[in-house]
Amino acid sequence: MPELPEVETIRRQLQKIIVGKKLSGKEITAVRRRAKLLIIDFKDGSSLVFHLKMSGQLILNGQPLKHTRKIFKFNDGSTLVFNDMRKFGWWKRVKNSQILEKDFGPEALKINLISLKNCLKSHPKIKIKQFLMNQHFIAGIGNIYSDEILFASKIHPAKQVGKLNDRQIKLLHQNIKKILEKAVEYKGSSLKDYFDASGQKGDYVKYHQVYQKEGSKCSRCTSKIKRIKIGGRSAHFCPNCQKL
DNA sequence: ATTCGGACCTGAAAGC
DNA sequence: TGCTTTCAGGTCCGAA
Repeated sequence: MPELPEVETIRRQLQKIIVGKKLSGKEITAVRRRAKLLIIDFKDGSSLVFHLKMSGQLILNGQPLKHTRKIFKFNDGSTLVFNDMRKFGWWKRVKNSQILEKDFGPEALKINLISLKNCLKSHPKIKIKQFLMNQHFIAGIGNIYSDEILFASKIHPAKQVGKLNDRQIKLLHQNIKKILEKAVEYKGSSLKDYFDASGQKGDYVKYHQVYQKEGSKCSRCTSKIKRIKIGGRSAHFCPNCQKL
């Protein structure tokens, strides 16, 4: 479920509340995010790492529900409740969170134009949507935001990376930042299962231009939004604004 | 090397 | 009204 904006929203909320508390005797020093991972750091250098996958939730002092998988208890009696209907999500303790670095490319909000260009150049055949969703190339983008970023950039999701021109790459780079930052500002997108750490929904859905809007009118022209399959995932786009 | 489908799970919504 | 199919914010694995 959650992509960068949703995990980042949870991170910011947890950071404010749980730093300084203790979990199984160990003091929490920071709450970080890497790609779609949420990482709770302890004073002894170890970390507790979460991946929420499709339906995971982390809710502060949440009520235990049918799909609650784990309740973490802090020393002051407050709790962090992990719910996950589909059971894809996971958590684990690691001695050193550095080991996670090998799995991910640059953070989507931090990548610079040059390294984006170089990375695109080294995978010319892949379709741009799949490129954006590949965490090894660029970290944090999933199915919602890849569609929204490509719509904003007027690039067809099935466009081969090697066929993008400099102007398109520059636009893409700008829109990755722009869309993700705005989505963080609105606390992410709640479609079904996503709630933030305070149990609230994210408001960014109302700014979606294409994601899950098949059949509705494009906001820039008169065409209807189409949905196709790319790499097993739904891709939503405007066939008029985003041509191959 | 890439690409594809399927696997992991549960449940809601749509289709017939 | 039911029964069946499709779909879902992710990622991993093995077979073409």
